[in-house]
Amino acid sequence: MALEIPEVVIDRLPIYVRALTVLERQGRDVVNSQELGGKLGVTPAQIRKDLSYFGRFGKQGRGYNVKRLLEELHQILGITREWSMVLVGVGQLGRAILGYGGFAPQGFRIVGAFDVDSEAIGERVNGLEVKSIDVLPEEMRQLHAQLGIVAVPAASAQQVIDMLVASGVKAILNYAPIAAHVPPDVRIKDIDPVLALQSMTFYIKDAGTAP
Amino acid sequence: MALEIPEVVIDRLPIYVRALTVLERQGRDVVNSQELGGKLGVTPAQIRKDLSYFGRFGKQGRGYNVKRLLEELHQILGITREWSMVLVGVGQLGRAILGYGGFAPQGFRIVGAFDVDSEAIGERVNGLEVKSIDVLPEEMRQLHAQLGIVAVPAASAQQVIDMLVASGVKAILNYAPIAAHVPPDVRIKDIDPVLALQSMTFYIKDAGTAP
DNA sequence: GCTACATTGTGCATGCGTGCGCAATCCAGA
DNA sequence: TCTGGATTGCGCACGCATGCACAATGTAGC
Repeated sequence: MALEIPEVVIDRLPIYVRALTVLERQGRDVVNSQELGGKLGVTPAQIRKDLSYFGRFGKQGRGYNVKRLLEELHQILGITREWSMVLVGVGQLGRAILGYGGFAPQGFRIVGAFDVDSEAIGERVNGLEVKSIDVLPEEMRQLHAQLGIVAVPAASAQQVIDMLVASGVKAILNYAPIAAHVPPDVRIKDIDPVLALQSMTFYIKDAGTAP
Repeated sequence: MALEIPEVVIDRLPIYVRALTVLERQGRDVVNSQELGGKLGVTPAQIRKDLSYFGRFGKQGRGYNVKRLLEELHQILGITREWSMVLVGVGQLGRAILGYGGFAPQGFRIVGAFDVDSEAIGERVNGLEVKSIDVLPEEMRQLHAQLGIVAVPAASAQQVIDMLVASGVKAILNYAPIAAHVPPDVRIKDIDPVLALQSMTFYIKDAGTAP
């Protein structure tokens, strides 16, 4: 009954989590939608509406209990548990991803790393042995990773994504600069800083020329 | 007169550019909205509507001239010229950004790197000398960078962003996990893989448990 | 040069997300 | 226990993005 929740709403929940985590760490017990909205650049009404899709977590006249709301959002997003991820592509970008310290504290763990390059295969990066892409399917049976990270060149990205999907991965974080095709039951999100830059230059392209 | 163009439209233009660039490299002369849409997961009508905000670039009965449309989009987005960027934060992430080969081919050049850490200051990374954040304002007068990249810890990100804005930067690519505040004439885009992961787990959190 | 066909450009309707406004409700203090 | 003040939850209306459908128009082939 509750699965007509707009995707934009789901995309906002993690930023609520992020802000609430800071508040919790600061020892704050309660926060209202106005203050939270101010921090995030979101209207208070938006926040209340978003949360109302999932239940009634606030108290009139007071606001939201930080700890309680945080727990609810963790539950909703499915981030109470740990998630296992496999990385494909251990080039410069892939190594940076393996070294990135931001995943683990949020419960996302990279449990496998794969590449085609025979130079990289066998190497240990961040305590993880890089394996051949050829053994991905069989390795996946042991690893049970639900998430995949793609950090290969554009030319081979779709092929790699197909392999991940065939191996049972249900969500993909794609760093390759392509618009990939996946089955409807598989989620994919793209990370492409160049696209972000190119859309921003539109707005600033004729600033600074005139005095 | 034409500045009521929805931001979503602007955000789509770079992916059109990306797809058209591939087609051009393949030697394709003409493409129609249906084929382009198929590649990108966008409806043909959407593409035609988006482009119609800026002019009439197609030919009925034929489609769009790849080279011509690509040039038009470059013009529209302001990516005919080179853009200079400064990076703040030369930690693990910052070094990866400096080493990333995807910016230069698209005309985005990092011309300055700054940090607070005295260990990093003076070091050369990718042919660029890391300077103290303290000299950012004066260095900026020489560099004339219009774009800033923020790769510092969350705790100092807002402060760094304020400095960049004060130094004349008009657009910021923010890798720090915060919702930053900037003046209305400054653009900012966030890159946060954790947010992407957390929104995807919502959809897959109870898949795979049932047989 | 004419005809048949394909594809664009766009007015219009649909649907969806956003934000307003208020009633419901909870807390704090006396 | 009662009253004043504050904030949530939500119905509703507005506005905007999306996609349809068709007229306009260009192309290719004969």
